[in-house]
Amino acid sequence: MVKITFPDGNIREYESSISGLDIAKSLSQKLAKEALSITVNGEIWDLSRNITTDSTISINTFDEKDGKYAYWHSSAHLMAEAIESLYPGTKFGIGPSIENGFYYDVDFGDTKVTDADLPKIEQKMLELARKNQEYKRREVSKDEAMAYFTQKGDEYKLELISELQDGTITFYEQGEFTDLCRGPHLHDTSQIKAVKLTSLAGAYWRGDEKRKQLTRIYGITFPKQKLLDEYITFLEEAKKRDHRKVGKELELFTFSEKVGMGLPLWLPKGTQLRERLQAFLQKVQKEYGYEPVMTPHIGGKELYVTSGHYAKYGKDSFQPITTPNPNEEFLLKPMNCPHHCEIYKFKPRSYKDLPIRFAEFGTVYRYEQSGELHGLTRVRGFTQDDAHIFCRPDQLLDEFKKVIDIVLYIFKTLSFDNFITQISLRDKEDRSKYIGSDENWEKAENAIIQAAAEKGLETVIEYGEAAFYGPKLDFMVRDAIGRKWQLGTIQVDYNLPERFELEYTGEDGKKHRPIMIHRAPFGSMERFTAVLIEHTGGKFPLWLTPDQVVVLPISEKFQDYAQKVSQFLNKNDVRAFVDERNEKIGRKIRDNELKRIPFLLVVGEKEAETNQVAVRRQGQGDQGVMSLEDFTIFVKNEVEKELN
RNA sequence: GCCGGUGUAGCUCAGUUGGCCAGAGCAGCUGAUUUGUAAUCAGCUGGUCGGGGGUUCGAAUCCCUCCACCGGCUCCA
Repeated sequence: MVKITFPDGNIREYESSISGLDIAKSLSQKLAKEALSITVNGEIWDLSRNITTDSTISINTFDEKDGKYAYWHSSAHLMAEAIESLYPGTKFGIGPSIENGFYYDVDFGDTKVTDADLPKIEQKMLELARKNQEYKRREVSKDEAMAYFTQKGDEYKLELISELQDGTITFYEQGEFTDLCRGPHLHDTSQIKAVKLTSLAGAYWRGDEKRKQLTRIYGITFPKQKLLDEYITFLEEAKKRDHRKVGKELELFTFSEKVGMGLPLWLPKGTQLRERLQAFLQKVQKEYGYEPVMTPHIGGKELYVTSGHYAKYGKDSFQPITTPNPNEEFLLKPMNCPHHCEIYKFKPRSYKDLPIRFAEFGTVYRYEQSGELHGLTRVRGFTQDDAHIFCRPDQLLDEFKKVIDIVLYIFKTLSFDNFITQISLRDKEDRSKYIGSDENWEKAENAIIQAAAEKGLETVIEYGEAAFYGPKLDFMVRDAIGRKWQLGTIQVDYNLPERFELEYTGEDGKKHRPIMIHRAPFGSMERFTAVLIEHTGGKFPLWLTPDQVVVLPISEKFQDYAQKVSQFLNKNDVRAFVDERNEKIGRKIRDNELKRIPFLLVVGEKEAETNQVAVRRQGQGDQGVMSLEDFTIFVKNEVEKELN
């Protein structure tokens, strides 16, 4: 007998060696039909695999992450089977389940495959799925595994097998297709009802740009057509929030081929938005004891040789600027920190002066690879809301925690509640990518881990994501279609102070080395604005939006009153303007609603006579009539509430 | 940088297999209308069909090449 503990704590006994599917059947027919995988003691298993020891289990349907995992993984195999039958001789790399669907990296050899071929593969997948083929798990020896793929001529699978331990290798087979795979998989293909292959792209084998590029096909499948339709609708809705589209509609920013790719041009409305964001942060920083500084857009090459940036990024950057003097070279500033180090060195510093916090909205230029550019989220010229804190070792933890407070405050004010907090540490295997001593890295990494823990942050640790001079705490936010972007970042750095020979005189009269914290709560104004646009769909908070109120006169007769209303509002620090066009009121409402102006004031004869305004709130329709004074106070209160 | 796709007016898009001076809606301009809660009507302007080269009697359409953009990969101080 085996004791099975269910998620609700119930325990049932079964005859020994019972499969997940049988357990599901014992609970309900419906569950058995919908079950996709089973989690056994924290490990995801096939439903058909027998459980032989007492276990805690949960049965996963498509509603559970672990269910989707098996479902999409099996779908990847189904796609591979379809591809193999349509394109015999295709070699397969890896084909995992991902957050939304799955992909498979394949080598089609000399056959050229484009997205026009995807529907054909979809059809084949559905055809194969209808055969209700079972996914059969089989343990194989390493020799057997090697022999199979040698005969098949699939060098990718052979490479993967060569790295596995004998005795841990499993094959999965469904229909005509056999794959090296850890599993788990569905019981059979019958649950795969709706298929959409979404895109096709090149992907380097094992993520190594020096190796062969395979063809990656992305897809997603669902147990019901309706779910696929919903997913497609969701994607279409997400596209409407794309910051590149909204940025154009609301006239926030643009690009010009003549100016150069990845070099954004901020239009008047976008500039207003950005300046307001900057003013907001400046106010916060002032409260936290930051001092503004300014530095030029270029700096002598030696500055970056000293910092190590030149050695690390020099060849992939905008090339040095030369002058008539043959020995003189400048770099377009890729970072603000070296400049700030030089400001620190302006005069001798005492331990009493620390911490020193230099803040600058510093514009930097980086030669990002052309294929990497993306709207405002990845550009070649951008402005960091940068600051460098120079502090003593005993101040480090406290200073770091204060920066976390700033980031959290900003995210809260802008309603970014779905962010990921990531601790980015050194690569465990390859330390050659980093500068500085192990001892200092250790200290820096521990400081971040401790500060994050003391602040109660739920963090994920990523190895190999650190900057070359120090570890980071990164705040990541998703965009409209789920891509993750790093916004806020806080970094601990023992290395640049050393390279720039920064010092302060301690209580003991001796020279000591300060520690630097690099930090940018927004990250960059460009990327932050982009993510803000996608989160709000262009409906910015009232305090931030470029135009807060538009006054709509019913006809030209009431232009004068409309102007009076607008002037009154502006005098009282409410940003308003008049829609002076000779259009009907319906038209004016429609156009200004689409421009996401928070308040629309309709004014005609009645309002003009009584000094009132008919208020309409964006997306919420008519709100009734108010006196102009009351409305002004109301708007100001709303702004106050947002910024509390 | 690599793989795949796309590129027609300020914007959104027609223009199938090469064939009369390249079209529509919106925007813009002019005029009429003077409007009460999501598009008033009419007229006009606007395009070297991404750039360059080629094939052809003839190219937006076919070929080559470059550029930009889109989706990935790689990268991200």
